[in-house]
Amino acid sequence: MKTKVFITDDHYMVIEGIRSLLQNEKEIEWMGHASNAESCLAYLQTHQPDVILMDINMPGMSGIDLCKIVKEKYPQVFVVGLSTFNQQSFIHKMMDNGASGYVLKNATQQELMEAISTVAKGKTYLSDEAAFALKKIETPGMPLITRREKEVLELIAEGLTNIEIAEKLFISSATVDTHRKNLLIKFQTKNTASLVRTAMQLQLI
Amino acid sequence: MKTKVFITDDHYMVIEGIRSLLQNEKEIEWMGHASNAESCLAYLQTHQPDVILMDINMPGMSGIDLCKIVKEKYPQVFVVGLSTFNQQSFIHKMMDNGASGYVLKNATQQELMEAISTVAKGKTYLSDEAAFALKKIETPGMPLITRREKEVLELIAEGLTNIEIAEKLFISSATVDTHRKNLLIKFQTKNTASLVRTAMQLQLI
DNA sequence: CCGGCCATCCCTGAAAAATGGGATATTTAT
DNA sequence: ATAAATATCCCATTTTTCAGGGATGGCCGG
Repeated sequence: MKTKVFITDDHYMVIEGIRSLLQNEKEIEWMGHASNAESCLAYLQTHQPDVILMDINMPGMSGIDLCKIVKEKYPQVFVVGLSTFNQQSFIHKMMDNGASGYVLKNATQQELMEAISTVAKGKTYLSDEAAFALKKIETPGMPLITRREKEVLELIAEGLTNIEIAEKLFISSATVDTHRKNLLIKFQTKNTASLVRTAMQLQLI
Repeated sequence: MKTKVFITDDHYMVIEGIRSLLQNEKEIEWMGHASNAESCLAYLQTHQPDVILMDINMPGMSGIDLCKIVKEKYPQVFVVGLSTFNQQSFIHKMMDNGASGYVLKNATQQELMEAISTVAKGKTYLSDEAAFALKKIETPGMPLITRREKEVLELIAEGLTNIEIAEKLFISSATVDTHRKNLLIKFQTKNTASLVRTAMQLQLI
């Protein structure tokens, strides 16, 4: 029984790399790829892979959100998160959203195969680095911000005023103001400048 | 005459992807890879590729610094920068340090081949996205800021107000305000939030 | 020596953000 | 089911920023 594998990643070279790593594996059936969250969801309406390898950082909807949706709609599909070295901070979010495993993009073929076969059995696979990062992070540095707050944060960083943000998100500027206040509190910053700086340092933007 | 290609990237999957993309190309001789700057330099002591595909973001020495060293020691080697979508701000630094080309990691095989063959002839190749980003940055952007302006910029990013900055630098807050205004003009940003974001993206902070 | 750049200082008025309250519906989690 | 979290809205005051001006002395390179 082959394991049906699908991949969602916005980097063509990574897709190609994984395909190359898996193409000679007898236990793997390569189903194809999507380069963004929307394509992935569209694909899932008509196909059912066993395992999805999913990049965390994609333009548009992130892998973290995509993972959540996928697990809600298709709980039988196992998700393996993929990320680069300096995005380890998102590992726990990915796992919270139902991912079954996590490998870094510099994983070897052995690691990748082990991850796929492990999660295909319904178990959890974490690469050594990922497991390490999971332990290390979770410290107080990284504030837990809500989806909405993140949207607001990004628009603030783009230089929009509260009113412009309000128009963009179809909410009142007073609401934007509240989100902004909460962001300042959560990041323990005293104004917009340090808020943006801190958020960027934590790679949240 | 085959083009000898070497790659330096810390992501095994990207290496594998590129290898897969190039393996059937008759004009390409795959020399191997390094996963960090040090290995790359060690390799170059005994081998001479025509083209090095080089990731920008690597643990330890960055591709930007590596590029500089490589071009100083081996000016006949052509370097092609590789990066993801959200690192476009480093393109110009890479080009300043002697890179001959730049492609994003979601490039197609055609783009990659075109890049390699173009730079192997000593010409410059920029992917459309890279060229676009470069124009955007070089023309109005990458502001030349003075020492004092940079000091002020850093303190702004730390969240200090004009008055606090003034006290710290022993100048009047009106002066700080002028520096701030000039920074906004030079960065073509409309407020502090986008100023900080832009400055961080350009790694000026 | 002079012109340009830099750093410094000042003014004003409008716009926006920060601060610190309070309040309610909806979702999510336990 | 109930508590917690989230998203929403409102107000009033103070501080800060934004966007125009203009002005002075110092320093460096042509």
